[in-house]
Amino acid sequence: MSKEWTNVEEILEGKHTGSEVNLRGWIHRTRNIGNMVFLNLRDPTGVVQIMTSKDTVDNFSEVKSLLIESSIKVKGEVAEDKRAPGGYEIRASEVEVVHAADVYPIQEDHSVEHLLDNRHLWIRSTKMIDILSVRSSVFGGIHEYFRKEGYKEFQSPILTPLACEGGSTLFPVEYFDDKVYLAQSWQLYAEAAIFGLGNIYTIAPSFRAEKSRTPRHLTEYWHAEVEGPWLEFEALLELAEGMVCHVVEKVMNECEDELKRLREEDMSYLKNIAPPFPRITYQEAVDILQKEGFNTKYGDDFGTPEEKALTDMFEKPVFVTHYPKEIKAFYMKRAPEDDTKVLGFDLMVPNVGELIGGSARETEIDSLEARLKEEGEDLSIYQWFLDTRRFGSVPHAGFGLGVERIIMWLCTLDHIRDAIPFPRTPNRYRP
RNA sequence: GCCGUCGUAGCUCAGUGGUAGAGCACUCGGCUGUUAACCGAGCGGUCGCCGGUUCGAAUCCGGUCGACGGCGCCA
Repeated sequence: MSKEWTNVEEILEGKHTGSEVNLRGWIHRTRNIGNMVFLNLRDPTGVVQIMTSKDTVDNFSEVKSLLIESSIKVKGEVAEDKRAPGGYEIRASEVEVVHAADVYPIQEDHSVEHLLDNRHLWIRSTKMIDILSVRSSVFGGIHEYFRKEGYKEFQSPILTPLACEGGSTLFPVEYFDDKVYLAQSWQLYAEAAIFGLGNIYTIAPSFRAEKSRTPRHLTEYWHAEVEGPWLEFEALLELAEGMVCHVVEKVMNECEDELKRLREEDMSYLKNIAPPFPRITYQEAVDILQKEGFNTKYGDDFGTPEEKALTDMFEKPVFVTHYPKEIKAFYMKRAPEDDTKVLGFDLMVPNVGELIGGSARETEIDSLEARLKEEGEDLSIYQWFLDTRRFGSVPHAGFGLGVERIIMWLCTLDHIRDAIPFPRTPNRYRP
């Protein structure tokens, strides 16, 4: 007795023309011509026009009164018709009202603020459906790539006593009579786990309590991280490059239509993404910037204008390596040929800036302790971590990717909050 | 943390010292091929909040709260 349900996509592909189908979904828009009503029906696969008239459906007056976002089931014949948006329409014989919606708060005119206040409804919009479809594909692509490369998935705690990269950027959480923090990285736990598991990765939420007011920061974001024993710096770059290329390929396969809509048909940039990515050193980047007229000095970290200038010069993501150790984290390994620099890299892309940050890890315990003291950290809570340098320490490396940032880059979003369904920023944690 | 912009109808906005406006949404009426349908009517307000100047404040001044945008910090 179960009914066969057709989705909108198949109708727009012409698979059911001339036959009777059953559809279910939400009313995207209505046009009322008196004795005829046109409904645009949305389901997760698309939007199609439904034609109803007082002569063809019994409950015409009920249909006429429906407001947008009402949920309905429709039975009718599929017709090819140039007058219909998309070229096909359903000539309804039955319309069952599942739920007649209240007045919908989102209209044609809307501000950023209103859409964020009504985020739970805005995620029904075509744009958000497209982005969230890409997002699903990106997560799938990351898992797929690391598993294909033999990496195991490893989870670290979200509640942690560790500061990791400066205590002011952590969200404190009451832990009975103590205070712990929401994790801002998986890395330190991962460095302990590689001695047993070998190559590992994760995709997990990370939290930053920085009041960053930019289009590239969230306080809660999804962090894809990887760590491997014996992994050397050059192999680390290749791993990052391979992951980005795999994700691009996967998303182009699974979400071509979504990407075309989001990128306004400009697919040539993404089609060009293949190894190898250009690699420049920090020193070379400074030289390039100075030649471009920036008064960047050796030892300065790059700001937004510098990152934009650099990324716009390349057709692909660009690796910047060998930063001075002063502007990078305590755990990065110094370069063997020049110990004022670290074996660390940033992978930078247009519109976003830093997409991935990674490094070979410092293995010498004295150096780590010294750097932690400089940062004012309490060494006692790091003793377990320092054990990774006491019991069979090995060279190792890893990187971290901001998942929303790769989504922002792929979809050419102008703000990272649209890369996640319910964004958390310094000023906003509702809905 | 710093700098800037904006808070007026459910939504988007106009109104810069003298009785609070428009478009959309919604309700009612009309229309059998609409494409953000159209036409007519109706409904709709503590002008963010507190104080000050003034005969009179949405409008000028001070404060405050909120949102958004830019820089810094980062993934």
